[in-house]
Amino acid sequence: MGGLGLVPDPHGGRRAPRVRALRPALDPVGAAPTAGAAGHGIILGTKPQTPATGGPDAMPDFADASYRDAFRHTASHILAQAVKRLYPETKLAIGPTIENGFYYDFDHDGSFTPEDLTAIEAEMEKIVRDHYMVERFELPRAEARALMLEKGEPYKVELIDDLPADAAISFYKQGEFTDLCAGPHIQNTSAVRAFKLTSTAGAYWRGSEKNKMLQRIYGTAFPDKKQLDAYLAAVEEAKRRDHNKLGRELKLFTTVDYIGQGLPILMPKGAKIIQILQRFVEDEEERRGYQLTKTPFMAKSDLYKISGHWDHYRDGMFVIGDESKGEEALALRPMTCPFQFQVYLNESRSYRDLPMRLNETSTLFRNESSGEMHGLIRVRQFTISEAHIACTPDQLEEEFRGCLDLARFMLEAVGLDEDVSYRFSKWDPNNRDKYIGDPEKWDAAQALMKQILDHLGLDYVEAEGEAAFYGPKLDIQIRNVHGKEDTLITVQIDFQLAERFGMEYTDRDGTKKNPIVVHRTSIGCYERTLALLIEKYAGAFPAWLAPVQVKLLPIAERHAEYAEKVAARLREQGFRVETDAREEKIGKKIREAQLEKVPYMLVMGDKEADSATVAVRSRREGDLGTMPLDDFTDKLGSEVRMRVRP
RNA sequence: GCUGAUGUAGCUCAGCCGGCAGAGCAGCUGAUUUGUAAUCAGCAGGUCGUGGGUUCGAUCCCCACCAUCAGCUCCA
Repeated sequence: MGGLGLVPDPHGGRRAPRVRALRPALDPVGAAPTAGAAGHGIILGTKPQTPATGGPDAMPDFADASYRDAFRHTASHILAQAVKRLYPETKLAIGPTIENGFYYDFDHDGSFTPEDLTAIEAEMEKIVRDHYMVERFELPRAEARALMLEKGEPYKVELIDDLPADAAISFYKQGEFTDLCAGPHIQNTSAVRAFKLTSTAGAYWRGSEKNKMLQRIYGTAFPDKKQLDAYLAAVEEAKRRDHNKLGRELKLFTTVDYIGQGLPILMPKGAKIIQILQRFVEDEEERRGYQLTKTPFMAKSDLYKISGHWDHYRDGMFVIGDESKGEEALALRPMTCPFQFQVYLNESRSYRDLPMRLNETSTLFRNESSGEMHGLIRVRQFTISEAHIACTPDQLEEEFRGCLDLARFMLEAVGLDEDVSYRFSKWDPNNRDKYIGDPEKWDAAQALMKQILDHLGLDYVEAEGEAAFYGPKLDIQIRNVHGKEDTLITVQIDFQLAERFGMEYTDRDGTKKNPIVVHRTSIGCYERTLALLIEKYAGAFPAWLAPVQVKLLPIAERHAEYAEKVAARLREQGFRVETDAREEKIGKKIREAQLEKVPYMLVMGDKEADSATVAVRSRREGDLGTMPLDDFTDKLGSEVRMRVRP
């Protein structure tokens, strides 16, 4: 089932990085119109290059990412053109191509209703039918500005004013509609035969919450209806795999309005999976030289003042007590580091103690803003296997490598090793308030991290402004069913907190030094990992993770006793078993066990009871025939040991 | 926090222009004792998210709040 857990892109295109609002609209692509281009296969306004498809008359290849992007970029202009026709007072912002579609941001009074979208789609149909040629032209800055002022487009004027001095200022015109745009576009609106406006949303102008919120319309477009329908069907399929839906259906978790947002209840089956994962993680960490700690869930503000959380993370914390009223303030912990450092500080350390690897399965509390919560992916309380490694500079690379190796081992074990991407998260030097420490320390830590990443040969993207407040991170991200990426694992290098907490070691030469601290997680943000696993396996977990591994299905009431015996035998051997002893027909019991996604069903009637055997049914493969119970337990046992994927 | 949508039985969903709340599945009871994806019948189940307001009368209209979803911003 390739592309596990994704919205399949029907054209197998390389995925773009997660959308950043400002990205494509104004990348000046220093462009000249493709000379003599004819037909809508040609991309208009790209850097001179060999035609993607071999010649002006060749059919364009929608699988080609540059053509597809130009195609959808033109679709976004068709959208904007339709909106301007229907709502002339609307101001245009930006309208880039994104993965699987496009959007356009408008400054529009009120919002776009579903009826509005239908009307806009109808208008777009007309624009497509009218076969407008798309023309590109450039203007000097002053004229470009004048044109946009004349058209009453303040956002476009602002964009022009922010363009670098040497940028070509290009426009694209189709019919009566002209838009400031870097392109590229296809040459005729008629190619956009199949499209759909998929949703509306608010989005801040230029991605800053200080700015006005604009109305965004999302859509997607394809050369023909068949491809559009295939895409929409894939989106529907992804919804069926959504952990938030499946996880509730399978009774893994639930939420309760009057408990609050981001505070899921893990039901017995969900809790069981998390327990299995947690034991697996802790055992592996112990094998790799980590020592387990258990530290408090809250602390006085004093601790967070030392760590920097009080000044740089307070909005993210649940604080009890108000210092401004002279009360003692306590805060629930949003991270484990300042607590675990106390273990290091408990006695004086020497270089011989390093590296010191401390792990803890800790429950953390973060006061996420109210619009952020989502199923098990974004919650306010979660449990994570964190570790902090204190080491010397020469040990750092080795330790970092060890963290990455552990992360990969675990991802491979649970089956999340595909769909992984690496992000090197750096600080934003223009936003000093967010971070502790001076630029020299940041530069040093980031340079070192980059060097290590490059030594490891990782294929990563860099992200400015994504660092933790105390240091840069390597974020290991996993795509969910909807194609969105979430950080599951992070490895961070910290040059700062050891000094703040006075953590030292005596080196060989007798001098005191601060250790470097590596902060790392594993797959052990258990709620999020569970969410991703639900989506990965569509709820049908591998046997080693399945909350119920075997369902016993006695044919009739008289077989219940035999079923109980078999259940007891299986439980003795550590298997997770349920028995369906209802007075129902076997077909119904099987159907329900299948829907519960239990890996194995054991059907037992007179034949099996008489011969001490079981009729094995695999959820995936159906009836496997009758066999002695031991044969089945051998099979299941090895599947569990080997962590076989379904 | 911001924009928008949504909230009816445990679940999935009907419920017109304001006039006593409906189905299927699940549950319970009875019958059936069943051989690889749904046996039949009956019963029970709802302060229509919560709190205000308008109205003779509110699931329906208005306001606030809570929660969920799609995004934005933020983030494991």
